[in-house]
Amino acid sequence: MKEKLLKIFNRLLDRFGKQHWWPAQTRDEVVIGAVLTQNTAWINVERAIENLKKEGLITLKAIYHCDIKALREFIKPAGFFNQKSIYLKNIATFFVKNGGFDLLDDLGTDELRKRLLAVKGVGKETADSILLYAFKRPVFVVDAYTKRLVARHKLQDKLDYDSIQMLFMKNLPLDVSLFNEYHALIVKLGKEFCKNKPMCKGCPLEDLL
DNA sequence: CACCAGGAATGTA
DNA sequence: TACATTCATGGT
Repeated sequence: MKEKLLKIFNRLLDRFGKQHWWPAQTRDEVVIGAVLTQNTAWINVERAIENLKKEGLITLKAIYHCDIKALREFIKPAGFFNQKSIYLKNIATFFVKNGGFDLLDDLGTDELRKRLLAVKGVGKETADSILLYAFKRPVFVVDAYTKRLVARHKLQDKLDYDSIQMLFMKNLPLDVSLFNEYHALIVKLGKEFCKNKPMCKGCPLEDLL
């Protein structure tokens, strides 16, 4: 399995090249984007982030202090704005009350993940995205595309989040750069080839089925 | 027009 | 524990 996962990774990297994730300029922006992109096309998240930047609300501290009603309007393009405005307030409050990255950086990955998951609006994928892309911790992010990949290629039967995450983390070196690129490439693959039913025609993994 | 996108919370059995 | 429902804009 180790060889298989590496083969898939190399195949994707060879075809698509480095993805340079996370597409954000600051750590705060990674956290904000992680919440905004929940079940939402990234193009719409970009519009919301653009609005926040224009309003000077692209930092967690600023979001913590801003009017939630105004925040709700700015993030509308990203959808689910009623919930996400609350979620952003929650995660912003979490960072402010915990001393921001300066103090959180000293926590162990397990403890940090546990605390992130305690924030209402932060589920496993969002927490792991923040851990990997904002905290640079070796955590594998599992998303809808990853589940499709595992299912389609029959890498294993169980398709729940924890099982799939373990599949990758127990069969690959715990390397931040590797996990960063692997997840980004899987998303790239999904966007390019697995949108509809007519599975992968020209897909770089076509011969591995 | 239907369907989906880089999910999570809540309710039900 | 395991599903079903709800949330919402914008592209295809």
